[in-house]
Order: sequence, then C-alpha cells, then structure tokens
Amino acid sequence: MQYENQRPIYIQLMELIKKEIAMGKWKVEEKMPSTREMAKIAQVNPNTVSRVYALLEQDGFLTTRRGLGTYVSNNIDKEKLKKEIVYKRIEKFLADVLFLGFSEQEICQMILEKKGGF
Amino acid sequence: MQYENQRPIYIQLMELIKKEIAMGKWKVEEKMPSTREMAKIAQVNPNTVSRVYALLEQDGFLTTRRGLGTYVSNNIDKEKLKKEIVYKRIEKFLADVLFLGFSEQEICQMILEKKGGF
Amino acid sequence: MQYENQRPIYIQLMELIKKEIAMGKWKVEEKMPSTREMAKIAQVNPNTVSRVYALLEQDGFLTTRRGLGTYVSNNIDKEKLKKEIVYKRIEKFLADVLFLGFSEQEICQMILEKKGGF
Amino acid sequence: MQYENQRPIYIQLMELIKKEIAMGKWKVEEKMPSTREMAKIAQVNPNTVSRVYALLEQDGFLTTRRGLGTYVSNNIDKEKLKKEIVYKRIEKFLADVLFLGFSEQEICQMILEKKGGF
DNA sequence: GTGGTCTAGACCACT
DNA sequence: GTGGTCTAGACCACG
Repeated sequence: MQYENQRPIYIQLMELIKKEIAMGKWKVEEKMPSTREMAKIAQVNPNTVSRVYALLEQDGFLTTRRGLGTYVSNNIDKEKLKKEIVYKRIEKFLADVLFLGFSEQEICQMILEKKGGF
Repeated sequence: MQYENQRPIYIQLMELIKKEIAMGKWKVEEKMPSTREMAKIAQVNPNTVSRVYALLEQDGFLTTRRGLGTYVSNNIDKEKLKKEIVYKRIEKFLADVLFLGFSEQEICQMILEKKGGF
Repeated sequence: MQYENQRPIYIQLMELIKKEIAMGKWKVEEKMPSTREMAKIAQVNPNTVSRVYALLEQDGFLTTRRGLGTYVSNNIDKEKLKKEIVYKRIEKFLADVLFLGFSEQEICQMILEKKGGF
Repeated sequence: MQYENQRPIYIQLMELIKKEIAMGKWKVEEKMPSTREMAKIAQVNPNTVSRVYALLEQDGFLTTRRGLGTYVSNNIDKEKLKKEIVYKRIEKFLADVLFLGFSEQEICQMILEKKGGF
C-alpha cells in the first residue's frame, strides 16, 4: 500500500480497513490478522496497527479478546457502514468545492462528464 | 472566530478567506488588510497570516505588490483556477468513493439529496 | 456468562466463584467441578480454570485433594480471610480517597446514600 | 512519584492529574507543563504523557492548542469532578467488598474504627 | 518550543 | 502467539 504524506498513516490505515470491512474482505466475527501480521501486510510498525485496532474497537468495528486476537464485531451493518463512509466523503467534498461557486447540479454534471474522461 | 482543533489554523483561515473572496467580502483588485491587521481580526499569530497570504498567492487568489500590500487577484485567473481545482477535487473524490461500489449516478443522486440535508 | 474486556478473564471468573461461594452456590466442603467441567460451564480455556482454582486455593477459598478434586474450604478459614481482605481493601480505599479532602464521615455518608443508587 | 506495577502507568498518571486538577494544583485555563516537562516531572517517557494528555482531552479535562501547548479546560466544575472521582472509587470499593457478606453499615463502622488505627 | 506521529525494540500478562 | 504497555529516539507540522 501507498500512503500519502499529508494525513497520518494510522488514519489512512483505519479508513482502509473500514472500507475493507464494508466491502466484505473481513467478515463479521472473523479473526483479523494479528497486530504483527497486519504490520507486515500494511508495511507499518506493529504499534501503529495497535493504535488503529484500538481506534476501530472504540468505534465499534472490532472487538479484541485478550490473548486470542482481534475480531470483526458482530453488530456491524455493512450497508449502513458503506453509506456512512460515502456520505462523509460527499460532505467533505462538497464543503471543499461548493464555495468555489459551482452548484450541486454543475458538480454532478462534471462528474458524469468525467466518465468519458476529462 | 472559533477554530477547530483538528485541522491547522492556517488551513482554516485560508479556506475562510477563500470563501469570503468567493462571496464578495473582498472584491477583485481590492487591498487586503495587512498581515498585522488581519492577525488581529482573525485572532492568530501574524506569522500565520503571512503563511496564509503566501499560500493564497501561490493558488492565485492574492497578489502581493511590494511596498504596497496584498491585493485580491483579477477575475480571469480566479475562474481558471476554480475549474482546475474543482476537477482535481472531483478526480480525487471519485477515486475514493467509486471503489465502494457506487456508480457515478448513485453518487450524484446522493449529492442532490444532500441539499435537503442528510 | 459474558466477560468484560477490560479486566482479565481469570480475575472475573475468580470473583464470580468467590461470590458464588459467599452466596452459597458452592457449599463448604463440597466438591467443585473439575477444571475441565468448569471450563465448559464458564466457557473458558481449562488452563484459565486451573489458574483460577490455584489462586482461590492460595486465598484459602478452595482446597485441592490429590486424585480427588477441588473442594470448598471449611468456614473458619473463610471468615478470617474475609476480615483480612476487607481491612486491606479499606486501607487502600481510604488512602486513595481521603486525599481528595473528604473526611471518613463524609465518605460513609456517601456510601450509605449509594444504597439508594447514585 | 511511585507507580504500582499492577495498573498501567498511563492510567495512574491520568488519575493523578485528574486529582491534581480537582484539588486546584492546575487552575482552569492554565497551561499545563509541556509533554517533555511533564515527562521529567512524572518520570516517564514523553510519549506516555502524550497519551495521558490525549485521554484527558478526550474526557474534557484538557484542551490542546497546536503549537502552543496543553491547557486545563475552562468548563470544569471542580467540585463535581471531585465527587465523580470519589463516587467511582466508592462504587469499585463496594463491588470489591460487599460480596464478602458485610453490609454497608458494617463497612462504615470499620472505616470509622480505622481512624483510631487497626 | 509545542504537540503529533512513527519506528524499533523490549517486556509483560493473558489464553 | 496474542494484544498491551513502555521507552528511546527521531522527524515533522504548527505558531
């Protein structure tokens, strides 16, 4: 994985894992890779993974069982999660872009045009 | 003004001024307050204002005239810049969000729904 | 049974069994379930039960008889132990709490109030 | 300061600072020692202080201002804080001790006796 | 100088 | 082997 330099790695990794859960890469009740394994996969320090797992637990996505491992929480509504993520992005995107004087309609037009390539 | 704690103050101030220019608070070719004045207005360190002005100049919103002060750039640059910025944002946004399995149409639908508030 | 995630399971199980002994679920001189049985009942690893039984024996609540099993200790030891434990807890508790400027009388008042629920 | 070995240092330091705020050692709106200073005072690693400050901010006790420092939040009701701490301790203490079969009255009696020394 | 992030490496408690 | 804690030391963005 490639990390941008702007936002902290642990935030990027957190959002990546959220996305992956939303997309079904990690199933409910399934064991996540151990912190050390994930550290290798994600190419970061195990402590960073620890932090990410802790935050995801705080947010209700993961559950840790001492001495056993970290598991995907069983009370996650994947669809809800996906929508949540998308809405958050939209909100941020619009905040970024509306003040430049384009309307939502114009923005949407540009998005649909883009399909053909700028 | 109140600043959040999450994003750096200079970013928040920069976006505020952009918005104010877009909304006509600072007119084209008009002189901006000096860094020290703006520092008082915005309740930040003068160094922070310097930084903000420099970044806004880099983005084409402001123009510095030595010994005279900082002025709002003329319209043409702005329009060009706006489109450029919007396109860049859209590209990044779509890359982030299409990945979750929503189509451009669905995204646009959500954006337009959002106008009514989530 | 549900275990919290904060404190180690073996502590939670230990306190549960203590409570159960105090409340008469396991009678004095009665045989406790074997570690394997208890492991099934308590839904934990047999090793964890071993550890718990060992600690409870150390505290005088249980007695192991080789080849026979683990039994609830006789009453006398228990009473003695209880007072000892309580005194120790009180001492620690007061050290923690008097420091904040409350007197013993105030503390007691709060404790008695608490019976009605905070 | 002496740390027990049972609970993590960052928890102990967090509770200590809470107590100190409650007792007025650190006044409202006052700047806390920098993480590095506090690290020396508390004889721990600066990262540990960071963690403590972050948690205390999460709980609303502290406010960090980027590049400036960490400050005691201005919306703290010290008396309320003190009571909160004491109540928490009482709750934990009683949970520990009631199951041994003593009533609240007996506990209080022991506490008041203790004043004269066990 | 301030807090924030990250790494490497260590030790520990838990299962 | 698992997560949790802690240290030492580094680098960076911020004001």
